[in-house]
Amino acid sequence: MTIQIYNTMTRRKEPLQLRQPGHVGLYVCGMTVYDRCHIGHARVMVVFDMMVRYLRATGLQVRYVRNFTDIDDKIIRRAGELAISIEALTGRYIQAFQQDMAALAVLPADIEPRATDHIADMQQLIGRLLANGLAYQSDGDVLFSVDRCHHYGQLSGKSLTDLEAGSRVTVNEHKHNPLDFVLWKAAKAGEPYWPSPWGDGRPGWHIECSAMSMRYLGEQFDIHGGGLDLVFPHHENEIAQSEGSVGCHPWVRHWVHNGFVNVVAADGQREKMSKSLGNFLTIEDLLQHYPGETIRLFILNSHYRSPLDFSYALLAAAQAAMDRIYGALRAALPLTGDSPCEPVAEPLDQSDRETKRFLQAMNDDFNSSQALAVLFELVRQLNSAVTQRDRALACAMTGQIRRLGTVLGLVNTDVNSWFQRRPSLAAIDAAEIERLVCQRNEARQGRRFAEADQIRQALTDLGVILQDSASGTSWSWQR
RNA sequence: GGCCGGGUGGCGAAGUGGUCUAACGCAGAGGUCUGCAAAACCUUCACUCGUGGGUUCAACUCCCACCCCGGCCUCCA
Repeated sequence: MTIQIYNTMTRRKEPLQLRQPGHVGLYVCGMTVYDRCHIGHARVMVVFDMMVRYLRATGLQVRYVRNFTDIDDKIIRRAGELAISIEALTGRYIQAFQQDMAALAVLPADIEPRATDHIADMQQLIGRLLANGLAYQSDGDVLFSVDRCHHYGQLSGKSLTDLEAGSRVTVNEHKHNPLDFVLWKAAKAGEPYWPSPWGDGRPGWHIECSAMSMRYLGEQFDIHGGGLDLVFPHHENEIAQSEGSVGCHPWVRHWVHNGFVNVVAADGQREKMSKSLGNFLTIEDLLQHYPGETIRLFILNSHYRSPLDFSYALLAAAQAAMDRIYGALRAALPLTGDSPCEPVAEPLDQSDRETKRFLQAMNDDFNSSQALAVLFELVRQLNSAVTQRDRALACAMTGQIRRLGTVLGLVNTDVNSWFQRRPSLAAIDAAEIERLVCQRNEARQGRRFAEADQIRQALTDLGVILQDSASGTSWSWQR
C-alpha cells in the first residue's frame, strides 16, 4: 500500500516518493521563539507529529528536523521591551514550547536546530548565491534577485508579473525588483550582529531554513512542511535560494501545508488566528481547561488541510469524545487487568479489518478523521465485549485501541488518572471520595437507599460523578 | 484588482461519478439494563449534500453561472 500525500507544488495527491527507500527526510518550519505558542502552532506541531508517528508505524525510518528561529526583528524588539537578553528571551520560550508540546504528546523532533547556531551555513549559501549571480549587495545588505529565478512563484501559483501588479510591497530604492528579499541584513546600532564577508549583520529570515534543512537532510530531501501561510513568501523564497545555491531541482519532493485555525468571534465572523491580529489563545490557556489529549483530538478530528474553527464548545465535545474512549477502557479494566497496553514495537500490518481500514485512511493523505472513526468503532466493540464479559475480545480490543491510538498520539494516559485528574478548585480529595464511596456502598448493601442517594448527591454537588457496576463503583470528576 | 481554498444533519466532521436513502464524534428522542441513577448497548435523528442550469444510463461527487464564507498577494504556523 502506498502512501498518497498532497503536494502543494502540484496541487494534487501524489504517491510518497522517497529518495532513499525506507528513509524519510522531513523538515518543518518551527517557531519564532518570542512568545507562547497558540493553537495555530499547536496544529502544525500535532499534525506533523501525527505524520511522523504514522510514517514510523508503517516501518519507515524518519529523520525529522524542526527548527527554532531565535533571531529576528520581533525577538530583538521583544527582548528590548522586557529589558532582557535575546538568549534569555529565546531560552524562556523554547522551554515553554517544550512544555506545551509535551502536554500535547508531540514528540521532540530528531534534530531541533537553532538559527543562531547555523550562521556559518547561511553565509556559505549566500556566498554561493553571489557567486552564481543570483544575489547582489546593496547598502550592506545582500539581496536575492527573483528575476534570476525561473521557477519563482511556482509553489504559490503566482507569476512575477501578477505579484508585481498586486504588490503591496513599497518600492525600495536599493532593490532591483520590489520582490527581492534580503539574505543578509546590515547591522543596525544596538542590534546583535555577526561578522561576514559583506560586513557585520544578521541573516534574513528565509535563509535559515534552507541552511538548516540542507545541513541535516542533504541538498535534496523528501518532505518540507509548515503552515499554509508560509507558502508565500517563505517557502517560495526558500526554494529560490536553495535551488539557486546548490543547483538542484527539485530541491524538495513534497510540499505539505496544514490549514489555519480560525477563531469565531462573538458576531459569528471567523478569521485566522494569528499573532498580528492579536486574536490568539495560547496552549497554556487551553490546558487550564482541558488535557492536552483533548486538544489533540480536536485537532486530529478534522483533516489537516481543512480550516479549523476554534471554540470552547468544540473543545468540550472533543472532551466528551475522549471520555468515551477512556470510559470503555475503564469499563474493561476488571476484565482485562491493569495494563494490556501493547507498545507499537512492530510495523502495523493489515492483519484485521479495523487496522486495514485505519491504514487505508492514513495512507490517503493522512486522513486522521477517518482513522479516528475506526478507533471509535473499536471502542463500541470493546464496550460490547465488556457487556458480554468476553475477556479475550476485551483484551484484544483494548490492545487495538491503545495501539492505533498511539499512532495518532492519543490514549497515552492511565485510565484512572484520566478521570481522576483533579480540578484545581476541588474541595475534596481522592481519599475522602473513596471513603464516602465505601460508606455509600455499605448503605446500598443494607438497602438504605435514601442514605446512599444522599451521599451520591453530596458528591455530585462537589463535582464527583459515581458509576456503579457489577465490579464496583468508579468515580470521576465532572467535566 | 490578481490568485487560491471552501459551502454536507441541531453542532463538529469524513466521503467526492453507482457500495451514499451519506462514516465517526457531540447533542436530542425511545428502549434494554439499574433499587434509582450513571455508563454501556440497541433503535432513532440529512429522501439530502449553498442556489440555478448542464453533461451522464447514473452526480453531493464532473462542467458552467450565481450567491455566501475564509485565506494569500506584507510579518505570521
